[in-house]
Amino acid sequence: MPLAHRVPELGALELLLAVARLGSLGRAARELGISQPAASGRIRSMERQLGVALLDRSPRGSRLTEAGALVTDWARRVVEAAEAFDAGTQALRGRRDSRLTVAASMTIAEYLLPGWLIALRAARPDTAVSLLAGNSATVAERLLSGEADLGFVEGLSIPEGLDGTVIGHDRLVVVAAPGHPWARRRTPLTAAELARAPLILRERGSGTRQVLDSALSKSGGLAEPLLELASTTAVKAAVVSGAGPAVLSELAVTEELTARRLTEIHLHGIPLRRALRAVWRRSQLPTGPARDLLTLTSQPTPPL
Amino acid sequence: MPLAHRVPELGALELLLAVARLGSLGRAARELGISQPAASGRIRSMERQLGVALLDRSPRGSRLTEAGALVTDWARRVVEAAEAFDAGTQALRGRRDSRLTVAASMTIAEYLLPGWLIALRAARPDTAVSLLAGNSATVAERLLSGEADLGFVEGLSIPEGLDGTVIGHDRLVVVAAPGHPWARRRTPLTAAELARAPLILRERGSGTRQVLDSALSKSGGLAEPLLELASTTAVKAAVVSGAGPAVLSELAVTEELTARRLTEIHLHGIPLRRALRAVWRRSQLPTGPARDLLTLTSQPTPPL
DNA sequence: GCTCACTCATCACCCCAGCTTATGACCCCA
DNA sequence: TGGGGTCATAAGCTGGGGTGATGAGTGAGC
Repeated sequence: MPLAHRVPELGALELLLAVARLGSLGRAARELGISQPAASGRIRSMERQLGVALLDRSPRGSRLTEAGALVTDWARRVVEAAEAFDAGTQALRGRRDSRLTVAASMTIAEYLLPGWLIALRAARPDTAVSLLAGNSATVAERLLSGEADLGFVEGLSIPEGLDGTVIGHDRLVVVAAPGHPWARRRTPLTAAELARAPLILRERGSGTRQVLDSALSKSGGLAEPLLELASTTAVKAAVVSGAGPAVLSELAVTEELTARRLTEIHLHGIPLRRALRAVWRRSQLPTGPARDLLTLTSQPTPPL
Repeated sequence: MPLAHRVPELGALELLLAVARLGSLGRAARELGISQPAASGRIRSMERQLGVALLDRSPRGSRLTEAGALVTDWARRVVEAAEAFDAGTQALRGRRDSRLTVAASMTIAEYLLPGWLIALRAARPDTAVSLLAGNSATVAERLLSGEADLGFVEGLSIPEGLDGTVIGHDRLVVVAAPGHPWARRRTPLTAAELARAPLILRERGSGTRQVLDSALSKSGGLAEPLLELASTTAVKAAVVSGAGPAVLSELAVTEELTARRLTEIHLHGIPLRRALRAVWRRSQLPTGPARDLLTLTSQPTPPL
């Protein structure tokens, strides 16, 4: 039952990627700072565990088999998720010597920031980042008090006392379990229909709920919620299990949508978009590391 | 340097998710089939490793701290990637007793199939699936020879001798490194410009390249490639490192786009879309497990 | 043809992370 | 005031993964 018994440890996956990249067990071993026999043995036991031959070994090096290439691609995704985990937790640890302190809303901290931190590390390896996560209000506080150098928020407006720039957009999408009646509709949902429907929602005060509230105010406002849950994760789980539909950030549900655990319900007339903004203290344009991160995140984005 | 030393092992992450879900170390331990002290110790050493307190322990159970909730969300993504890895490799192992054999093109096998297999496992836990990966031609062969029960291909048409249905679409996108001149354009690229530009491409014969070729045939055809590489991964790596622009499946680059390692270059006039199709032997509509998987994958998709 | 430089595999040995069981402290409720 | 639940600590075992030394295969170069 436990996954860990059927999936090789991260170290083994990392080793596999190194072998694929470098073309030799020995070189991969050297790169990871272990001995060649250790590498050889680990790959071998991984092959036994998976029941799949991964490498074609020859006296001139090792190449991936066809199956091995596929396995390596899947392994890469695990390792990339682990890199994001690493970047995130490292920032969360909040070392005092960090050169840049970032305050971010939950959604951004959860889904976007780790990737940015990885990119930043690649561009500026010497920048240690601290992360403070909270809602828009606490992000503003942290910036105004000087605790944070740069903030990221999603929402309709820039908090008082701050300047900022739009770095992207976040679409809210209506989702339901594939078995839900809405999943079989051939016509888009109207605002009125959405307003009438009991939804699974985050508790009052969450950013997502505010946007939804204001977008539906002209259509009669939100109906009484079906369920009020404390976290995005809990909402997703409830929707997947068929409890009812919900409105969630696109960022939170892309995976569930591609895997068909959830179905997007198309919506007519109401654009549920909100801007993602980088923010800072009024008239104190970010400099140094903060500026590096800002330029990194404000690449032109799809003008959808 | 090696990632594995800074990221807890999969077993520990899995345990953390179980604790978050069940609200108690002991119950999580029971679910994973280990003793309560083992769970306690593992979480504790994970907290030491990360330098972050994850749990509020009380005599009535354990709840996540704020930081712990964020860490758990990141951990969940690692575990989900590991689940996809597991589902994929398990199908690749190709057990003889499998009730369903699927043949899929590389792109689909790599990015979509693992998720579908997870969903299928949830719906029909007793269905063991075998996977044969190849290009469109080999998928067709496997179906016609009876080796495979159901196939998935991306491309412009249905291979000879097969029936099929469109289950989704795959957009090809032009991508470049954030530092590339194209990344700073304010106007969309034209077909003629794209045709003139030397690109990093997969070798001749790949599905992506065919679609691109045919879409640009009216604009003068593809320019001489800058580089020809054997795998999507290699192309991505070359683009990220700044070697030049490329055209790749949206599926292959979403992560790089959200993390801003790559920038999408908007394109004017040419819709580089291709259908994703489920296919089977002519007039032999899928039944049994094949039908289960088919209904799962053919949920209505965004009519973009 | 020999040597060198590279590949990978095998063997013997060692160590510690993570497991177990047994126990104890704390809290709350019937 | 027991009995259910929580978590922590302690002592002891085990095995996976590590090292280092060695050997066997292959190809390039003199």
